[in-house]
Amino acid sequence: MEQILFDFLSKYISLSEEEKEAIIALNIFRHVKKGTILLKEGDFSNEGYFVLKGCIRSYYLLDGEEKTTEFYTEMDVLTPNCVTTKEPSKHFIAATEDAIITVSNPDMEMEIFEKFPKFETLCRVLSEDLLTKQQINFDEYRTSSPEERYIDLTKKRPDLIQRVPQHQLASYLGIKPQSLSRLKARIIQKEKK
Amino acid sequence: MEQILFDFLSKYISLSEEEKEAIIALNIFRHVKKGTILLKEGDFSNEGYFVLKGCIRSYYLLDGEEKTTEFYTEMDVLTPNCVTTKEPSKHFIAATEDAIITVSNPDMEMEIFEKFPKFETLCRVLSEDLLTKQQINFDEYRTSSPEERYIDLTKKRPDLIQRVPQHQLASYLGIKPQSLSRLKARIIQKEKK
DNA sequence: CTCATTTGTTAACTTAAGTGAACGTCTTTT
DNA sequence: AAAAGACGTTCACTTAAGTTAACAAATGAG
Repeated sequence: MEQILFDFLSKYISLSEEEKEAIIALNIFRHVKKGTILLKEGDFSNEGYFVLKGCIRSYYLLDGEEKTTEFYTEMDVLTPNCVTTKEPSKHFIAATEDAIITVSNPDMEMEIFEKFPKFETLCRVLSEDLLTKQQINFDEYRTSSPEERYIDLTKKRPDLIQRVPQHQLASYLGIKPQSLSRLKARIIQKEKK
Repeated sequence: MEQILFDFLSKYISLSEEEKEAIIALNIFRHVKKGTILLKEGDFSNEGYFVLKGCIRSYYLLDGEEKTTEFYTEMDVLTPNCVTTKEPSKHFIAATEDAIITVSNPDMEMEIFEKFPKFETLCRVLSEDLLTKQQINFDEYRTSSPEERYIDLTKKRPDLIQRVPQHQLASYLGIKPQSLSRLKARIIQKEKK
């Protein structure tokens, strides 16, 4: 289980045995059941997550409707906005599947940064990387239609379309479930021609 | 001029005179004329920018159409995606107004990080902050209509609506210039009632 | 100063997403 | 096993953005 985390970290820095043990000593691994809510609107939290297995979803509740903004799956990092803003959370985070995750917080980071300064470099680089990925994602969202976004998703994250309920997928694409059904029918029609 | 930069940095860390001088010694300040293109599609670049004065725009060219994704104004930081991805740029960056900016690159960062390690902490925190802001921005974009986004903009960045050409603003809101005109007319109608 | 270009607006028509309802399927509850 | 609820799809109708075109105003170049 730890190996998944170390594989991920090795993309950024190489770790000594001592460092790996320091990470394991933090005791950050958790199993969460499908449906578990990790963060509610209004909560103060300083927990960050890393998904080893399963799927975690972030969503807003607006006028009684869920608006899904992201699905986090294997090897994804998730720091809820409220951790950085230090304000009550505006969104929810919940497991859409049974999952294995790590849970960390800024205090633990501080502790590790002091012992092993290169972890701060890791976090800086990781954060810059995430910012760029997020930027590219946003740009793609802006410059494409729901239909294009759906087709894109079938290419980039085909697993998501299978493992996630369609109404959550629709709201992730920025449309209603009915529109997603229609859009899929339209694509099939086009393929037939 | 330097003072604007130091005011910005002081939100994150306090700087000694020595550190301030080290920054000034880097000679990073640049004046750019309206219309100057700082980055073209296909370019490799490792320059990051900080806007002291004026307005810088990031856009894509798709089917001969400009799709504006962001306006960077006073106190905004901009690291083009290609700096992180190390791939040719997919977008353009240009000055929509005469501007004063700083220009930096990863080598300069490295140099500063080695002399003053707390700059790396600054960059980590700044990057985490930017990621969260970007996240919130994206979430707001996803969960609102063009009309809501326009009204939001009048509240959060009223200057933009004045200082930026309407067709660039339209594409920033994800619509065509004609739709922006119509939308504005619609809002005025609603206000009359 | 004048002509050409860019920019912003308005209008008529097209296209695609939103809405509300109906229906079948599947899951959960009792 | 039966009832209730959640889910996904289809349909008819509404709404808002896209498209094409026309035109006026502002900007720029010669």
